[in-house]
Amino acid sequence: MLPGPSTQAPAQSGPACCPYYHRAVELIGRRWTGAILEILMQGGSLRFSVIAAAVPDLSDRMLSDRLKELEAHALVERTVFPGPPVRVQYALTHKGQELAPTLSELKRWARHWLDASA
Amino acid sequence: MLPGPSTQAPAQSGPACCPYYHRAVELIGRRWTGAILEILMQGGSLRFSVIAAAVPDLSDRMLSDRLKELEAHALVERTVFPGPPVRVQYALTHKGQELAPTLSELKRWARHWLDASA
DNA sequence: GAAGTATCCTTACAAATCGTAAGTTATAAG
DNA sequence: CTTATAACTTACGATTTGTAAGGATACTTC
Repeated sequence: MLPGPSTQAPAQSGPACCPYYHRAVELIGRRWTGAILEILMQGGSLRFSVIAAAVPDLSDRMLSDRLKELEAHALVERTVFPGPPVRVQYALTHKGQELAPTLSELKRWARHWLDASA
Repeated sequence: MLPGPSTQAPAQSGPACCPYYHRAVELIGRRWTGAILEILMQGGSLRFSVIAAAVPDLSDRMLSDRLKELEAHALVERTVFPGPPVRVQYALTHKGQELAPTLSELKRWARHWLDASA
């Protein structure tokens, strides 16, 4: 018998993927979404242009798309102040704020492990 | 004076985005990567086909790409057992395992807030 | 000894997503 | 009447992803 893993088919029902977790990671993992959430965690209620300025290389189009998604999933609340120029503020809902520990943990990991590496 | 946010340009230097965190969320937020990491957190050392079976709708091509990325970033270690059929095992490195608290927090959030919603 | 099987990838091409740059709206100031 | 502003849209090319098929290899079955 050679060393190494079994050559048999894996026992029926190995590890499985939690569907709630999977939906979550695909939602907040979309491009730019993580950064936008981080910014909103810091200031209470921020204007479109403030968020755009806080995230380098984030275009208007992407910011607009991502905020729409976050609003659709009830992570962010949108308030319009009529203008013109119209001003719009975005703030995290309770649901959104509850992501703080996750973001915090990830930030800790990132600072430790991504510090001097590519 | 009308109610609402300032009409002035935002004070210079509002909130800012942590570059380490940003790199981290864009890395583990790539499509399927979060799910693959979750599976690897469960079993110690898993074969390609076992991971593929654990994540619904994940194709060979994507799994191959993502594992290559994770290996390049030193989150995952790859071991080949010559065949044929050749067998390959993937396991988290220490750096990868240190993501456990983050994933755990996110999973908690997901189960609480994504339970009965779309 | 020809054919089938198992495993881990590749390749090719269509579809979806993203990046970049320019355009839109509406009013008040000058 | 022209300009300025904030928050979006739109258009289009570039990148990423989904889908399906193919490939390499040697052991096992017929």
